[in-house]
Parts: sequence; structure tokens; C-alpha cells
Amino acid sequence: MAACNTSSIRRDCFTCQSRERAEWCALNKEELRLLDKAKVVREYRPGEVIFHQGDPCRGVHCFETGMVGLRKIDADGNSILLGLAYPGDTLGYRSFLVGEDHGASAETLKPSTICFLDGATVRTLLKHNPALGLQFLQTVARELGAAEERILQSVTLSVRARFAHLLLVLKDRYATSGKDGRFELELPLARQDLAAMIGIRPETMSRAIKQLEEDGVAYFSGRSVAVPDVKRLLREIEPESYL
Amino acid sequence: MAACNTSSIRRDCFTCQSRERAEWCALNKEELRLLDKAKVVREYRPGEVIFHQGDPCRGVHCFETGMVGLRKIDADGNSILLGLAYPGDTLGYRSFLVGEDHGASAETLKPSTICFLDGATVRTLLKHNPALGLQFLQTVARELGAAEERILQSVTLSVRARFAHLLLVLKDRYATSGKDGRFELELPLARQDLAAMIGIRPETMSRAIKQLEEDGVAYFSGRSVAVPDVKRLLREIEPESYL
DNA sequence: CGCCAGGTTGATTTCGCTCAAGCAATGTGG
DNA sequence: CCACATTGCTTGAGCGAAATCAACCTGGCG
Repeated sequence: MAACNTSSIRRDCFTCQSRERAEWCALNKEELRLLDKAKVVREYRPGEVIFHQGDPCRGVHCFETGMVGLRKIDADGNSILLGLAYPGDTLGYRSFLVGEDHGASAETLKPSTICFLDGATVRTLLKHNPALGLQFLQTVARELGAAEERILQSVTLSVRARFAHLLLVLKDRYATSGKDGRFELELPLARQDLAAMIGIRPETMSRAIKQLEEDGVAYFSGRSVAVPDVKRLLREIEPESYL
Repeated sequence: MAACNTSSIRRDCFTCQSRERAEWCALNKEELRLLDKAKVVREYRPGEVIFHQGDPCRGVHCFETGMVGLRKIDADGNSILLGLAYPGDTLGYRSFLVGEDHGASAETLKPSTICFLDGATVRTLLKHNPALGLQFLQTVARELGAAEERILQSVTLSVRARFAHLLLVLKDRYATSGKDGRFELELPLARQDLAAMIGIRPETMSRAIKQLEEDGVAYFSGRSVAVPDVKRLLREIEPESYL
């Protein structure tokens, strides 16, 4: 609802840490100046919506700090979390590139700082600097690979296996310790959002967690998870593995 | 195994009908000459494999005539058809762009003519002509949108609804008649491949077909399907629709 | 304090998979 | 030309995984 006050700290694209990890690293000084002038910074509280599925796509969003989730809803109201986005990511670029309305919603999961870039500016930059387009090409192609992988997994793997896979993915970003096979991590998501990540009901998520605990694969307490042996987790995904 | 004889008819990129529908329409005369010189034409019989999942990706394939399927297999041997490709499509570009091994296999479903373009040539062209990159960007972005749609559908829709959706997609390409709501189409796929398209077992496909017939939604005979009313099919996907 | 969203648990049902058999069309070798 | 594999499709019976429905519990928070 109420917009947060615009950044008290001066934000500029030249010193932006996220930029260097993003597609925009392809830009030169002059282009950066254009970027910097065009951007509109905005702070979001957790749970705010950056754009809605179905909204016309007027540009892209540069994700500077925080955490956001991409949610997709179908005609019956079923929704899943397509994925999480992190600082350095660009949001809404897919819809922008094909000139469609947004195919998913983006909402903040933690306090976030996100810049908006209007379509005209992005188009200018794309036309002006071919390297930028190639950067995006890389990103989209990687995303597409991940999406295809996920299609396969969603129809072939059990809930348990998909959840194990999710834990492994989250581990790479959130694991706090990693001595031998053991590791722990703080989940960035509530149960129901974990469920939405693999397209299941919250009840089923509860039961899956219980099962993994009973089998000694992982232990849950609030948002923290302890995994005694990564290999056990891996074996959930490839049953006949020779680990 | 045995390679078919190379095209008896002279194939060249200048007059290639498929090219104009493909990303390569962005190329000028000079670049086309390069393309034409680099390409290796090959004819395939039905069921031949163009590239295997896991193979190193040495370039891309330009699909001139025929029909091919993209198949993805997981560690347990479960496989699904990611999709079908048609003349004008470029195959294997995703793996090529991110520099990975092929993430899926491509196999011909009908006799096909497909040109191979080595990676070096494609890289040269991409660097030389920014518009080509933007064309690919469009393509990948569109594909990504479709893939995300499919992820959602695969976890939220029933087999029946997914099959209805598949029929509607095939209709757009293969429908033979379309008076009022009625239409007929020749399926380009065997039952087991239809099943693989939506990630189910052949047995389940049989039963789904039977159900739709019992409910008067669609009638199957060999590879031909008759649908008396498209709206019935649409309603399968959005139950609470107000059609 | 009562309320409420998020989470857990249990009972039941439904959907799709597995396993197994049978069948028709096609091909193959003797 | 016939006996026989092979392949694709269908059908049935039983099972298991996940959804659904419903209750209840918990920890904030006004």
C-alpha cells in the first residue's frame, strides 16, 4: 500500500555492488550515466508486491538488496513459487523482452531495495550495446535450462525427493557450516512457501518433514535445519546411486 | 548409424524457406554466405538421434524440414518429451549459449532435413551481428515463458486437464477443420509419446482417452481425433469457467 | 484477553502408478 | 506361406502417494 520513503542513502549505479554481478556489468561509463539517471530507487518492506502477474510490463527491476520470490498463479487460484531472486538479479526481464504482460508476480520476502528501469531506457541500452543483450541471453538460457530440469523433476520425482533437492539448492546459498557431510542452514522461507516451491500443499510438507526426521535424514526446528549427512540427502534423489 | 546420403538437391541458406522464419533472418548477404559455407546438411530418417543428452555441444542445428522431438531423461531413466520442434527452429542453441553439454536429446519423428552449424561460426556471427543475438534472446525468452507455464501446469492440473491442454496446443498446428466449435486433427505422435509429453504412463494415457470419449469430449481413432466442441475442452482446463 | 495466521495431525478419498495379461498389427526367418 | 517374435495399445486389479477435509494447537499481537 503505502510506499516507503525513497532511499535516505544516495544510491547510484556506479558504486552499486549488485550491478557487477548483474547483466549491467557490460555497460561503460557513459551508459552507466544513462542508467543512473533513469533508475527509480524504491525500498520495500517484506510482503510487498513489486509487480503483479497480468500487469503490463513497463520495464525491468534491478534487485539491489534483500530477497524476493516469484509467484505464478493459474486460473483456479493454485499458486507456486517459481523461484527466489537475489541481489544482482534483474526482475521482469522475460516479459519485457517478449513484450508481454508479466507472467508471474514478484513479492519481497525480506526488506529490499529495488530499482526500476523504464522500458525505453533498457531498449536504448540494448540497441546501443550488443554486449548487454548477450549478457541477458546467457541469463535467460541458463534459466531455461533450470526450468526444463524442473519440469522433468516435477513429473518424475516424489515429493520427498523434490524436497531433498530443494534443501540441497538452499544449502548452496544458506548453509552455515559444512564440515565433512554435515551441514546446517537457516531456511529463508516459511513452511507454506517451501511447499509452494515444489508445488505441494502445506500439510504434505509437514508430513515430508516428519518423515525425513524419522529417517534421520534432516532435523527441523523452526526455520533451522540440520543435516547430518549430505549423501543421505543426495540418495533421496537418485535412489539407485552408488554413493 | 549409417549416415544418409547428403542432399541430392542443392541446399543453400539463401533460398532456404525455413531461414526466414528463424533467427537467421537477421543476417545480411555477406553473413549468409558465411553461414552457407559453414553449414553441413544431413537427411535423417524417422527415429534417428540428432544429438544425445550429455553429449558435448559443438554447435547448433537448423531445422529445415520434417519434425523432431526433444526428450529429457533423468537419472532413473524416466523420460519426458520436452516438446516438438518444427522447420525454422534452431536446435541445441540453449546448451550452446551457456556452453554446457546438451541437456536433452533431439530425435527425428519424421524424415527430416537438418543443417549443422559449428560453434565457431555461430560465435562469429553473434559477435558480428548484434541483431542475431537479439533474435535468439526473443526465442529463449518465449521458451522460458512456456516452460514456466508448464511447471505450473504439471503440478496443479490433473492428467485429464493436461491432456486437454495438449490437444488444444496440437490443434493450433494440426487441426484440419474448424467450423464453429468442432474440429478434427491428425495426431503427429504415438500414444506413448503423447503420454511422454505430459509426463504420464502409456496406460494412464489410454484411460484418459477412454474417459474423454465416454464424456463425449473427444473421439479417437488411430491417430485422428474429433472434437465436437472446443469449449468442452477448454472447460477441462478451467473448471469454474463461465463459458 | 480473544483473535488469527501458520503449522501440525488424523481420517478419508482420489488419482495415477505398478504389475500383469491380452490383443492387434507388423515384421521375419524358415 | 505360415509359425513366431516384436512392438504398440488396451484393460484390469491392487496399491500407494498426495490431496482434501476437518480439527486442533501454537505463538504473536491488537
